[in-house]
Amino acid sequence: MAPSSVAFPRRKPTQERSRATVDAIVEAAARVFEARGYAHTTTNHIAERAGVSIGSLYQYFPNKDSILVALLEHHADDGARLIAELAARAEVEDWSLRAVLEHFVEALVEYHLAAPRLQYVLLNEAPRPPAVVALRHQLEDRIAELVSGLIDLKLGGEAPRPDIVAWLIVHAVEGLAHEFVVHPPRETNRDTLVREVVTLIEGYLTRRGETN
Amino acid sequence: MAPSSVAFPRRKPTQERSRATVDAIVEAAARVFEARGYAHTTTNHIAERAGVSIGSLYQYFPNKDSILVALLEHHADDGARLIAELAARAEVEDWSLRAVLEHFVEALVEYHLAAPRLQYVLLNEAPRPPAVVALRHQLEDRIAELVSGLIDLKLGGEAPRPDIVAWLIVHAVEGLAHEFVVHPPRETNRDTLVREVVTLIEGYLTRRGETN
Amino acid sequence: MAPSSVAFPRRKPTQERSRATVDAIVEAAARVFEARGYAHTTTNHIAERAGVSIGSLYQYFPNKDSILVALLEHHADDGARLIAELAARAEVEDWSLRAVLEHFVEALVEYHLAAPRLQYVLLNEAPRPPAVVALRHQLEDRIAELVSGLIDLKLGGEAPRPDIVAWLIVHAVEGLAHEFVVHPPRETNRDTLVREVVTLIEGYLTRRGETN
Amino acid sequence: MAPSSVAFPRRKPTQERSRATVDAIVEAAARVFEARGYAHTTTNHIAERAGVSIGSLYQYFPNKDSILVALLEHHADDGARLIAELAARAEVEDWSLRAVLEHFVEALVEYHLAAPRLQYVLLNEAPRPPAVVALRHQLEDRIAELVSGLIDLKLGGEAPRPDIVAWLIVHAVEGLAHEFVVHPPRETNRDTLVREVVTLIEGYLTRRGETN
DNA sequence: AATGAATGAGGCTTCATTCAT
DNA sequence: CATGAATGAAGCCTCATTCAT
Repeated sequence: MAPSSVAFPRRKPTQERSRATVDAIVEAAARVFEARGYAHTTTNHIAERAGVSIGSLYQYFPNKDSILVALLEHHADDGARLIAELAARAEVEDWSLRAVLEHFVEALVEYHLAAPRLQYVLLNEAPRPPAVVALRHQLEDRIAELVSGLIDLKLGGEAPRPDIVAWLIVHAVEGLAHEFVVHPPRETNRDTLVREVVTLIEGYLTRRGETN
Repeated sequence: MAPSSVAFPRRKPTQERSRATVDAIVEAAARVFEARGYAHTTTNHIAERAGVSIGSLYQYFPNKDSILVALLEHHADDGARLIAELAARAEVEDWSLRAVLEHFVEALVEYHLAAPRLQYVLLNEAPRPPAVVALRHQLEDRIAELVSGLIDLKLGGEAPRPDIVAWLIVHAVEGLAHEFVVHPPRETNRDTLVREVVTLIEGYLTRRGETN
Repeated sequence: MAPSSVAFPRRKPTQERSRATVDAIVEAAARVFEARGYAHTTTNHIAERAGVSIGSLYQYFPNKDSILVALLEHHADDGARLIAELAARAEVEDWSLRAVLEHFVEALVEYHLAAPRLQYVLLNEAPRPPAVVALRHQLEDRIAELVSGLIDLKLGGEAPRPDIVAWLIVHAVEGLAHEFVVHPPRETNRDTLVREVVTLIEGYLTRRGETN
Repeated sequence: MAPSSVAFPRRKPTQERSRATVDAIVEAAARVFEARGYAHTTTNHIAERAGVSIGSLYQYFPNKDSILVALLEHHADDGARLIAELAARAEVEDWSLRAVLEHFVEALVEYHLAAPRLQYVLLNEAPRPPAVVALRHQLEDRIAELVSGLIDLKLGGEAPRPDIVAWLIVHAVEGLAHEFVVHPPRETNRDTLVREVVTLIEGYLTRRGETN
């Protein structure tokens, strides 16, 4: 069956030039979404910014949403790669639990700070066609899985329901990082935030290790 | 904050009927947003659902955003009232820390579960004119303040930076409650969630009480 | 179930002004289709010609096709009424077979000559969404039925398969009248055409009355 | 008629491969028109179906209309050849009037049944640039002439205005055959149709032979 | 000659908002 | 004050055609 019309480019970019065009469009979309917000971005804005005709845009993307999806895919890949690298290094270099948490939290905060306005737009303003929702959940699940692995590594298998633990950690950290970027509490810098969040998670893991 | 032209109805509804109309419109907006999503809701939909002509709608609301603002105000009031009542009961009945946390987390989860789709729409799809942003931050600050008070009550004044602690707690819980409603982890019911989140916060508070 | 979105106006015109607008749009459509052909007529052309905003047009017609359908309905009604009146007079005034045929053929030629260019556009250029096809067949069936009645009246019930006979007559005459308007043979005026067509049909009916 | 820029390919296909390409395009056009209707057929569809790049298509056809014209020319040639063969056989084998009519009607019905959907599209949906109109009239005139010759052969020269008679016959039969394909009357098969139409024409010719 | 990426005018349609009744 | 018909700017998208490679 044909792929969902929303999520996939119309034709596979086989040629060099095609790929350049697609990339230019996605890149332009990121910038324009960031500058104007999703609702006030038109496909013509994007095409113009990409230095491409509107026709070319629609040669590769069947509609506005699909551009968003492509952009989110890029971002999701970035995020997943970030965590995967972290997990790899943690294993190789045998980090302590605290070190793992510090790096993890720092990475997520970094990730959100990198393009706060874009994050904001993607997470808060963009519409949520099924493809987008699925994508986001996929990313979250990927990350949760990695985190689950990390925990296992550190706490051994004794903790019950590591999936829930991972879920809690991932979303608590995600939510806090995002909120910090969007509306930070007064007189709180980034390092303070990271320290507090690490404390939060560490405390949780310790408790879980003991009690349950 | 100065009343922007966006946030306030054109004329004060002094008469009985006027208030009823305004309420009907806000109520209708909630239902239609919930059913169709923000982007696909038109002012005519809202008017129709409210059983009011589009002309009447614009008698009371200068534009579409102002309806959203009014609706958010309703919600914000609900949320703040919820927490305020909790705080009052906690003080009067002298709850334990664990009890306070349990009630607090439960209340927030409840709040999000009450109208998940609407929450979702309001939090994620709706545009963010300044008035809306301000409103949201106001609510969060109000809640954080209440929580700050609760903590103070339980841990005494020894904990440094209670504002940050409160901020962390509020947004961690908010984020987790919201995420739970939107995309819960497999095989996890509500009670499990509440228990885990309480553990998370409790662990954090304990640590903070000790270390810092 | 909701009526086909193509064939029906969006909202029932309850008010005076509404009906006037709808009529103006249909009337304008007839004129613009006639002047520019279907493919080169835009909805904006129609609205402009009707002295109405494009928004008003879409208040009453969900899309371009639906305007065509409305126009065809008008025409179909005109055609059916024409034949019905003829049938009534034929019965009351007890016309001869030849007289019936003459009037019938004349009426159809008249009908096609009235707005030849429009006929042309409607019959030949317009797209054929199911609604249009159904409409046309309906009209043809209505007319065939009336003709069937007329024949019965004149030839008595002896002719077998009066339905086929009526079908043949209606479409032969229709086709000839239409072709005559679009591309008449050299040096042939309208009276000649009518006389010949009547002869054609008369000969057929006579034969059928005898043989079959 | 002067060769309009619309009706002729840009360059004469002198080479083998060129002719093959042109044929493939025309053939593809027939199939795609049939499958999607004229309005929904794009030049890219045609090129793709022909297994040719869009650039190549425009190498041989200056615009979309010219493809339609080429296709109609093919069809017209087929139709004319059909009738010409019939006329030749009729003369050589000295058919009776009834036999001539039977073959003639049958051939036309056959012609329409062969590719009803394509007929439909070409006759009803396609635009009518002057070149197309001229082409169609040419074909009709060619056929009418042939029929005129046939009649002459059978009735002798006594009938006045044989041109009108031929015109009437051709278009009555054409119209009925087309209508039969598009929307046949209930419970009527092809043989019945042919018999009836022959009766119709025969009756007409007989009458005309007598009276006028 | 062939390819297919690129072009962009222009069509259809939506919907927040106004205003005559 | 209520009504709902009317407005029109502006957005999304198509597709015949061009042109660099």
